[in-house]
Amino acid sequence: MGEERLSKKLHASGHRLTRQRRLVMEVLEESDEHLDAETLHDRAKARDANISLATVYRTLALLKNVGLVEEHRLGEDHAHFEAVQEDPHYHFTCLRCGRVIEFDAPQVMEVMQELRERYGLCITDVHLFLSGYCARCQPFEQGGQDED
Amino acid sequence: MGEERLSKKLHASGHRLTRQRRLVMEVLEESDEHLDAETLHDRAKARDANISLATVYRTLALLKNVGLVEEHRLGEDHAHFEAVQEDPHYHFTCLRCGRVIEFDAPQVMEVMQELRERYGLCITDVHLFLSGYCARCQPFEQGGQDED
DNA sequence: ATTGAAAATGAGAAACATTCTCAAAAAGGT
DNA sequence: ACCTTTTTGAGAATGTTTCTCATTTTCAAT
Repeated sequence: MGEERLSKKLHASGHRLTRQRRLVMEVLEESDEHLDAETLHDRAKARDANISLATVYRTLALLKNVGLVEEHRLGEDHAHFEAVQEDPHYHFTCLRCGRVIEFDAPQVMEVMQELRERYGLCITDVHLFLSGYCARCQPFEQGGQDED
Repeated sequence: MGEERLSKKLHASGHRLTRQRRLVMEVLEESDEHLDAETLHDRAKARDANISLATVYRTLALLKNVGLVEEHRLGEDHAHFEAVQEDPHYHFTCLRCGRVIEFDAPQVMEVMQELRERYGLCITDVHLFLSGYCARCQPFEQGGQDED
């Protein structure tokens, strides 16, 4: 799938295509969840037992720089990563069950346009992040039920 | 100012009003910047040399829980804190000079309403965070100029 | 005001995520 | 295949935030 795009982007930015970088990108693309570095490392180790956590972090930073990966802070103390999608989208996290809902919101584009006009900004990154309780978790609002 | 509100909120949630909690709240209210825990600790120490960093963190967590303080991730590896304001607002950070611009965006309310209707969510928190380059920093886009 | 139980604090240790260091290994142009 | 440069692995180091626990403080009831 993105094999070629990866190779292209890396070479264009003067970086080499390594087994580890291919692997990190693959794991990210195969998962539609938002993985944290450690989970990603675990999954990568299943296919390359020697890949190190440092390499995972380095690769994620690189892939982010070349625009193939996005980093999100979903209310936890660590980052989550996701292969860049076709169209922009934003996130809601349920504080109780941890479910993440992705959604689009064209209004955000308006907001960006207004900011550009009003402050002369050049915007490179947008994060809209909401949290609260999903429909299933509202009757309770706290306690110990986990994901699906 | 918020002395009474602090006392009220704390007692209502079964917590005590201590010298340290008053101090943390004061420092936050006197600053319109978004302080990180260490800066806040430094400023608090100027008035109570013994206040510990652990207490600052504990107090910030508590004040956040009772709705007096907001925590933001402004693209750095540590959190920033702010006394809750009258009306909601969002943030832009300049990646070069670090300037933070606050702005309102009524469109966000629309988005929330749509999400509530569509997914039955109960939303307790909203963060809209943009980054890029402010007007002053656009001619350069990288290098070493600092704040104002 | 005094007391006593429960909550909060200070100091440093611990936990956690992330970055750094550097010798050894791998990539890619020639 | 070779050589130069980049990348990697492993663990040490860093930075932020939380935990531990003995001591102190708060506050409701005396």
